[in-house]
Amino acid sequence: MGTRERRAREFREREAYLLDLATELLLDQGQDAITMERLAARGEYAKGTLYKHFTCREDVLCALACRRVNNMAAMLSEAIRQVSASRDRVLAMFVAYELYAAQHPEDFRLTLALSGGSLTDKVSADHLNQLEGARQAVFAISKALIQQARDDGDLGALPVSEDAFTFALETACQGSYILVSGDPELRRRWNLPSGEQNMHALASMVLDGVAWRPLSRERDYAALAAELRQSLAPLVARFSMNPAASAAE
Amino acid sequence: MGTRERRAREFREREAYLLDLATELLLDQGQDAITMERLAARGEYAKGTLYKHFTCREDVLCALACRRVNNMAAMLSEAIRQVSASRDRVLAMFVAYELYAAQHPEDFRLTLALSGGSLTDKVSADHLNQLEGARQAVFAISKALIQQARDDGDLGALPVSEDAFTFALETACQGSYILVSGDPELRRRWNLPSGEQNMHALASMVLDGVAWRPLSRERDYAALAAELRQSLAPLVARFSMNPAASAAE
DNA sequence: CCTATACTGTGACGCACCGTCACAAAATGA
DNA sequence: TCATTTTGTGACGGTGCGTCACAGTATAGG
Repeated sequence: MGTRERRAREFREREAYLLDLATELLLDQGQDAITMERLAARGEYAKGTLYKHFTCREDVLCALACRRVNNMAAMLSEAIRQVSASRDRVLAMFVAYELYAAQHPEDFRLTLALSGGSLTDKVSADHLNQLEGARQAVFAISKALIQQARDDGDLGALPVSEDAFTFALETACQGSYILVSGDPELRRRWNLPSGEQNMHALASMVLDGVAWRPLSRERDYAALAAELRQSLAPLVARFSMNPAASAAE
Repeated sequence: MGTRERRAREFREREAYLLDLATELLLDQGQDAITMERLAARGEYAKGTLYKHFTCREDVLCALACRRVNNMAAMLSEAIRQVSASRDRVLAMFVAYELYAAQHPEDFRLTLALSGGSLTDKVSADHLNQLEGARQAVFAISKALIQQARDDGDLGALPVSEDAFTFALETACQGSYILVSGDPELRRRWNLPSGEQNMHALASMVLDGVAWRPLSRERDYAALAAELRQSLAPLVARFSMNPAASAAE
């Protein structure tokens, strides 16, 4: 009989259940509320059982972050499909980021918390790899866009390697949202008009800088951004609803 | 008799002493080692006394971060004085950032930890304001450079407000270093050549994008960056030596 | 159906840390 | 000298982590 398989399945299901619980706590009271103690108290399993799944508290956060990042990657993949030109897609990505960041500051703060301490020590290799994979998935989206741009002839030679460009673009973008999510005051103190219109403005500058066509003087990206903000809203909302998705199967 | 003044002075000195202690712990064993317990055990004062100075653990980190950020701001101010053209100075700033980030990942991780949870709740208003001031000092450097560029005629109209540009430039830069400091693996995984040459390459793209003269095709910024890396090294090293400075008087 | 064996789940335990508070010690100045 | 104010203390109640010896339960062989 398939005892082994059933057991393995049950194990995965329980892990998913525990992560659902953690998600609840995250949305409810912030990441500090995600504690082994509470997870055991609120859930159907005792502390000892939790440690069958996770090596430590950070491991829970890691697994949770993995889900969230996968969710975001999936959202971004869909978002860029709303338009077709390579540079339009970059803008779509940025706008989607903006909307998502506005709705899920906790996600960015979670990433942030995990970047802080060196995880490698305590976290299970498995969860760490999964998180790594999820992060790569996000980077991969940028990379694919750059390649599309090259294929479509929208982008000539870059002053740096393609990887370096991908890396720089992504870290700058993520980093900014992390900072802004971490300190909501930042935006206000710099009296930024309507908040959302800044990161993609910076992106426009970069893209103009590397001559990613059509340049911003050849096309009204501000208008496109406004449109995208409208059209992407439901998509982002959809990916907000089921935080439990992805990373499951 | 000047009892009041003496008391006030002693109070400040004790706070400085405690922060020195915390710095030691930070450099020794990382920020997680900074704990009220240890501070009391290693230092000359009991826990109760610590709470006369700091409202909570985060408050200590906050005060510590304030010092470090002030230190970095001072370093950056000197760094940009090594050259005189506005765009050269931006490059100097980026290179100085890079060198500093390489030598003080803990500083960035500290910032990161503080950005995570909302501090406003527990931290003393005093320390929070000081940290705020320190952060503004860093932003102010960028802002001054932009103004210099405008005055010198190196920079025309921007597609966004000056503040927004300052903000975007700084957050992108800081955010990237934060990410990279947080996860040293990132760089390796993206096999970035010699690591340091990437952020300022991105910056070059942005600056070209907004037509900050001289453009990168009119001047060899890679060579300048290499030079600056040499000439700024001792400066950065100097600011590394006395982590106890600034924020004192 | 029964029992030996493996696997699953538990929560009490030791430890580290937080932040508080009633009190001890010391400094002040009348 | 001594009353009063200021400064400093560490024991205490809590919360949370991660462990481990053990109780409970399923599985498979006889």
